[in-house]
Amino acid sequence: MKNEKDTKSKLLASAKQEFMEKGYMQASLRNICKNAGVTTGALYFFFKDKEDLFASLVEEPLNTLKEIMNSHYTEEMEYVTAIHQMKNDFTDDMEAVEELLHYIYQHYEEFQLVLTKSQGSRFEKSVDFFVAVTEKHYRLLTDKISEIIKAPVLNDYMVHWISHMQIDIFVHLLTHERSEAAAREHMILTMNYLMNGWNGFFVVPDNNKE
Amino acid sequence: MKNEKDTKSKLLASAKQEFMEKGYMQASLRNICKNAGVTTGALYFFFKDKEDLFASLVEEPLNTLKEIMNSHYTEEMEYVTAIHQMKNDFTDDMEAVEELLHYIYQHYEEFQLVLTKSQGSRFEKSVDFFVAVTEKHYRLLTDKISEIIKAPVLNDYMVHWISHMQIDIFVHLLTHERSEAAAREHMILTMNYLMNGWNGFFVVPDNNKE
Amino acid sequence: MKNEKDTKSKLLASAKQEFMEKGYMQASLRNICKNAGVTTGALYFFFKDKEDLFASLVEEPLNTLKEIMNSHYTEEMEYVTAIHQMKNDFTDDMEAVEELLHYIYQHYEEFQLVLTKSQGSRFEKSVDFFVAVTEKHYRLLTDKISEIIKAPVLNDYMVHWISHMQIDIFVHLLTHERSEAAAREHMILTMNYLMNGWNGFFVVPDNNKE
Amino acid sequence: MKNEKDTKSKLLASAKQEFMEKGYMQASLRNICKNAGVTTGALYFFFKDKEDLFASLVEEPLNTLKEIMNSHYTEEMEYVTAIHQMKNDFTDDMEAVEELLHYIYQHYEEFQLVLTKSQGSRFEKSVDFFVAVTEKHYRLLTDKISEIIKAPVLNDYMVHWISHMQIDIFVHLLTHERSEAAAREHMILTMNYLMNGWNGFFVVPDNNKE
DNA sequence: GATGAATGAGTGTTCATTCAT
DNA sequence: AATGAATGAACACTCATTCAT
Repeated sequence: MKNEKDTKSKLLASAKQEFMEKGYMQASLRNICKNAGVTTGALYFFFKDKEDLFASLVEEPLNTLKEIMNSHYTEEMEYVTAIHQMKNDFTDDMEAVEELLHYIYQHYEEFQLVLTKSQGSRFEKSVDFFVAVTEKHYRLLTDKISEIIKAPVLNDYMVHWISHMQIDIFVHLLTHERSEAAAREHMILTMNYLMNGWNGFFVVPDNNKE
Repeated sequence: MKNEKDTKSKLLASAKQEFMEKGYMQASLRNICKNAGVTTGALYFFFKDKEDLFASLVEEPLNTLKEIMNSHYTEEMEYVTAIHQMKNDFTDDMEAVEELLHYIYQHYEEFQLVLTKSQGSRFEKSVDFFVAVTEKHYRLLTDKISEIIKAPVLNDYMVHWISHMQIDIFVHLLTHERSEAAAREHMILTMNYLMNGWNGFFVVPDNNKE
Repeated sequence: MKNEKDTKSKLLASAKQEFMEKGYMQASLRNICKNAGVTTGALYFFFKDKEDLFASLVEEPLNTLKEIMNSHYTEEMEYVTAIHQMKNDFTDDMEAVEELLHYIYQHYEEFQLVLTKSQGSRFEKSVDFFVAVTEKHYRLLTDKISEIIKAPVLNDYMVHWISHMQIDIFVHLLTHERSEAAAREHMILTMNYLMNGWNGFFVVPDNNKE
Repeated sequence: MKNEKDTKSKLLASAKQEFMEKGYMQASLRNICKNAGVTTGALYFFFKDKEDLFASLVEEPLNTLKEIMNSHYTEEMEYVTAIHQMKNDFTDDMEAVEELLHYIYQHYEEFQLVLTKSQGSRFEKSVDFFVAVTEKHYRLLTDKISEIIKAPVLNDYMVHWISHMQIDIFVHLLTHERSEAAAREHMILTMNYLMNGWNGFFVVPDNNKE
């Protein structure tokens, strides 16, 4: 009974290391088993195939993150719709972002796997998924705002790109900064930077011509 | 004689397609040859090995791009150093960026290969290379500007991230927009967006409080 | 369970045959597997690579032979040093040589492999190794004898050549005489022959001028 | 016309080097051509195939050596038959051997090729051939001598081994001593050594007890 | 005389996966 | 629950050789 968990978790640990080092495609099941001190057959007792092994590492945190993100976006849309007014207090936003960041950093390696080492598996489009979700949100949001301020909307590409950038910030931190505290500070600065860009699109048109 | 160019270019075309579809690592030389209607030996008459085949597709445009970028950065630094004043006319910048964009779009597929399909080859760090060059440039530039306006500099992470963003814009266009004309318009908007962020860091402190 | 030994020993038998026929370099693993009635993958379950397969056949007997030889030489040197006198009874020598011969003939094919079919593997210098060990021994021995009989020593080339010849006798038997009994008789004659040559060098100087 | 010879001799020189370094089997025609600065097609204009290329290097000296050896053996047999008496003057022998040695050293590399690097070609049995010729000679010679001195003959193995030894002396020199002068001195010593052994078999029974 | 192009079978090796025990 | 054995297709790459030009 203790062996059972042992073998499975030894395999998961070994797999995590191997996937981290070589990425999904280049990872060798042979190697994973060898480093776990276990035979190939054992692996196939616990996992259906290579992809299932990878999924066992990343699927749960990934789904949780999706939910966190969804609920955050839902909330924001409700807020904007309710007050029918543009936000100028971003405190809530920052809180939401920090919650995301915190969750990601609690599963640091898993998210690195899913976001940067999953090429070849069914998770290879995960970043695209998050971008797509974010894009849908921003599409709604900007339309709402445009309606409110009676100014032209961002075009589709810009909405997409801004969403991409938003997600990319997380990916970039994940690959460049191991400390959560440091990551949060970087995040604040980049968000600030992007806020300036964002605001520029809605209110600052005159700004340039000064 | 007519076969000469034929076979080699058939191989290059077939290789381009295969690398595009599967990426460097997963591409099969067998497959490339089969699709080119040629035996494996023929490939090895024209190319030293798999990497040489890939390099034959991307190396030249890549090097040219490096040169274009370098000369652009050199010019900009000379300008800023000379006038000892912050630029507020970005016309030259836009021209330079458009030159880059134009070159990239003339070798659309090659740059997609080198920037997004080169994992496993010696070109896998090409994006990082461009980011590093840009980062070095921005480091110098922001130091210069800080000195001029007597305001604090951007920290290292921000300089790195902005550089990353700058390069990522090109990579993103390359993977999302086939038309050069459309890409140019997207580019202008994104640059504008980032410019707002950038300016916010140097002069906007007062701006925000208006 | 019964298959376990079967496949591995079928592979070893098939490998022995193939290496015997074609030598290490020219031997084909595909062929070895085919003749063993097994797939290539099976071979790589039991052996790391081609060299490991070859080593599995020859390494152990080779090392044992090295030890036998070393202990024989050590003994002989101790004897000569102790009695400070030239041997004129070669009974012990013959016994030692016969022990060697016996061991070699118990692993007849393995030694043929290592001594005459190992070109291209890490065992290709095995003959040289035995010659070198023998040479070192004879160098010491002749120096000792020269000191005792106060006559000039053999020069380096002769010591090397005699050592080479000594080893070559075994190699020659191995490739020309399958029966151990016959080999022993040949060995006695050749040793006798060489003894005459050897003695000629130490005591017979006057002999020639008669 | 000068190019003609040029190309062919460049190829031969390059081939000699390659065969020397890697042996017949492992030598690469590709490589030979590349080092000669010539294409593969050119090689096949001058030489039928790999073996023909090798033969072009070694066949002539090899045949000449066979003739020299034959005529030497024929002479010796005629002498022994004529005088019906055992030789005790080996001056002629030494002269013959030195002639052989001289010829070999004038074609040093070619004989190294044929005697030690020809495995895989039709010349791989050249050493065996020389041994066989020598063996046949010694068989006749010892029979003759036995008849004269009325003592028992050497057995077949010994005749073979002595012949092998005789030839091996040349092969050994060829691989261990580049200078002809030095080789000759070594040769004299080794011949002396073997002579003692040889004489021991016919007349020395008494000799030892003097 | 010699080139440049091409063949096609061959090499050792690795892979994810399966399955009887 | 896990092992040890085995599969068979795939991999990048090398080879001696051929031949139209």
